[in-house]
Amino acid sequence: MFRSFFEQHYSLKETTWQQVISLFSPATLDKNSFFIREGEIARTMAFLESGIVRGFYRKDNGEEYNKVLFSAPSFFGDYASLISGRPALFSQQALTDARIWVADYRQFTRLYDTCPDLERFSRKWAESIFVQKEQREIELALFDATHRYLNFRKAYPEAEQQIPQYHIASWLGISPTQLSRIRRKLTAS
Amino acid sequence: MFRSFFEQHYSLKETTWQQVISLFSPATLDKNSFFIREGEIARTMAFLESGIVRGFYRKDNGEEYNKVLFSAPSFFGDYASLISGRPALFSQQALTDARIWVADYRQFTRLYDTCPDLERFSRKWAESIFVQKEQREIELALFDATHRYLNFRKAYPEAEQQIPQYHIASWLGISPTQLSRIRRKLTAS
DNA sequence: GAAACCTCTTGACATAGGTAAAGAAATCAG
DNA sequence: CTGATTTCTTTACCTATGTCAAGAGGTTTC
Repeated sequence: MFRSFFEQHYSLKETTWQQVISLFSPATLDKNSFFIREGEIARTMAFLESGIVRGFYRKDNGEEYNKVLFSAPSFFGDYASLISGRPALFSQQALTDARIWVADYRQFTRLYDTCPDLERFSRKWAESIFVQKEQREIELALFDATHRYLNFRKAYPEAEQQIPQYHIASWLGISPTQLSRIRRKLTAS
Repeated sequence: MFRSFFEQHYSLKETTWQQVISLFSPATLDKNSFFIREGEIARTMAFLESGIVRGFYRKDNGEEYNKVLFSAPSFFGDYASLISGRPALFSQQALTDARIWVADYRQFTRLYDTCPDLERFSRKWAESIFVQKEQREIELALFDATHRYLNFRKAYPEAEQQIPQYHIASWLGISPTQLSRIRRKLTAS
């Protein structure tokens, strides 16, 4: 199962793992269905076993910005809402049919008191998603859209075939028009 | 001292706090001096008691991008390098004379084994800096430069007087020229 | 106080990227 | 298979912002 992925930053004791895994139950997310909608308070964390999920923000004018793409295998969920207990600023939606594992976040955090290794795990986990965010920040700040698109193709080689280009464009922070222009230039050369 | 700031996310036991505080020693950072330089491996974390520190990245062409501004009171240090043990991608430099408190990060993390409350503290801390990063990400993605500048003035009301505009422009992700144009438009209206 | 330096503003010009609209191509539903 | 829908490309035009260079104020230094 997803144990090796789960423990990539820190290995849990067997007894802790058993308790953790018992919190997760399998589920499916049909294409276009939502895992969480903006305004809801996140209660569950999830593991994406197959498929692609986007996290997006809807601007005042109705336009959407794809803040994050999750491509299996990956954890997902609105961490900010889980952590803070405040309503989600983002929605998360499946872009393909997806198989997932879902767990209640409160039940998970309740284990911290009896399983210090799980708290350590979560510290390392939080540290690592912070570092990831920092890397995305650098990308957006320092590279132009062409460069980001090439990076995207390396990072998500399969995703490009599976989701519409306008979602990719949105994640890159550009319009579909501009992505099309970039693609034309790249194939021309 | 900085206890109330330190404990804003989670309160430590008295004995833990005593051990933590004993790791910190006072120091000063003169204007323009570096706390850490790109390429070094970060060993220390710090608390900024007064002054302003920037974290910046130097591009291939020598240009600099101010990734983060720390304005007292604030913790700072290259978390990514501390966490990963890898060389820093960024430098951190005082933009004004600064008073700081410095602690060895390894000594700090060594306390986790005997002080589970400190590990919890650090989990919450890591979670909160993740959420902060997410907010900065939203700002850069969704707001235009004028809007970001206005937010900056709210968030760092004193900083604007103390540091050159080109540092602010860099943090906003625009050129000094463009910031100047934005300022002109704002005063005109 | 003059020279040197630093910072900010301004103007001229170039470019990446936005918007809107139309048509082409691909995909889906019956 | 056919019509409807979705997605992608292209064109035309516009705007925010970049680069470069010049100049105006300030500050610092000797």
